[in-house]
Amino acid sequence: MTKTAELLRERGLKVTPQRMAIYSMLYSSKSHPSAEDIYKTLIITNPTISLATVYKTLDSFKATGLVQELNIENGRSNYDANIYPHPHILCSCCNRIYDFDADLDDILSSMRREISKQTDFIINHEQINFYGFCPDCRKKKEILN
Amino acid sequence: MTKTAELLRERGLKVTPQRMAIYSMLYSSKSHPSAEDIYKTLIITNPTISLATVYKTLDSFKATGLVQELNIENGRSNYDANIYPHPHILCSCCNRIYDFDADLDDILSSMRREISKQTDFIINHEQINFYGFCPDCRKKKEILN
DNA sequence: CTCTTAAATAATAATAAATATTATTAAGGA
DNA sequence: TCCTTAATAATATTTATTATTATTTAAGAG
Repeated sequence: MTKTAELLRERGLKVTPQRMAIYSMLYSSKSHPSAEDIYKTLIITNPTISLATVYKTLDSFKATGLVQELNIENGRSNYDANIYPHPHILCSCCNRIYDFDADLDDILSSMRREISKQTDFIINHEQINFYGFCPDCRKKKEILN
Repeated sequence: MTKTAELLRERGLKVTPQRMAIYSMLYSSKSHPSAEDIYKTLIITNPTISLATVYKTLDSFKATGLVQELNIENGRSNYDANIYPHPHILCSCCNRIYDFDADLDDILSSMRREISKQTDFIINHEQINFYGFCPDCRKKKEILN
């Protein structure tokens, strides 16, 4: 049994070709695709897959902790098979979303602690998003000037 | 001339009753309302205001830096007349959005610096959102058990 | 291996948030 | 006060997501 199938089974999810395809794509992707992105990619290899299935599958993955839903772009969700909480950076020009390596774990956990103390919230998770212009887009802009 | 009217004029925006009402409401609010929230509140006192106007107005406020658009809840935007970048915390139960007082400016600016160095992005702004359960909702849940 | 059944899927319709269009209205300078 | 241009209200449209339903399929039982 493949690793993906095993993962699904561990969470009590039936193993279907659609779920395998969606999880594999997400797992191997660095681009934090939206449901639409996933659908458009998979429709090529799985011509009968439906967008509703992509949404439902992402919901069940989310519910069982296989993926996290990101709140980076407004009006749509992006998905990440890296469930470890980590910050993102989005280019306001090309809209690409990147991870980065800076280790902010200590900072974030101390922020959590401090905020929790102050607000008396029990914090589940966070979304830390930076927005700016990526090197590529800056270069392009330079050329145009 | 009122302070709000002056603010609008400073940004080159015509002063209209709708804009005055929207800005005043946002400015005096701590709840980070959505466009819909704003519309529902203002329709009571301004019976002819339209939702499209609320959206257009928020866009022009955003474009001129009078308000910031927040990415906290998925599927909708929230607005804040406090344009200074600051983190938020949302209760996953009642969906209320709070500010808090912890001074994270130093942490955030060092994060920016570090991330900018590492990714070569020019960072404009960030959205720092924490999610969890507020004291009120925890208390309610306790009572139910 | 086949049968059974509950769950998953595809197709479609419906909803919600936001944007676009357009005719009308009003702000604010001449 | 009048004129021009931008803002507004009403409406239609688009986009993202969720709901509905009939059909199909995974996978456990026999």
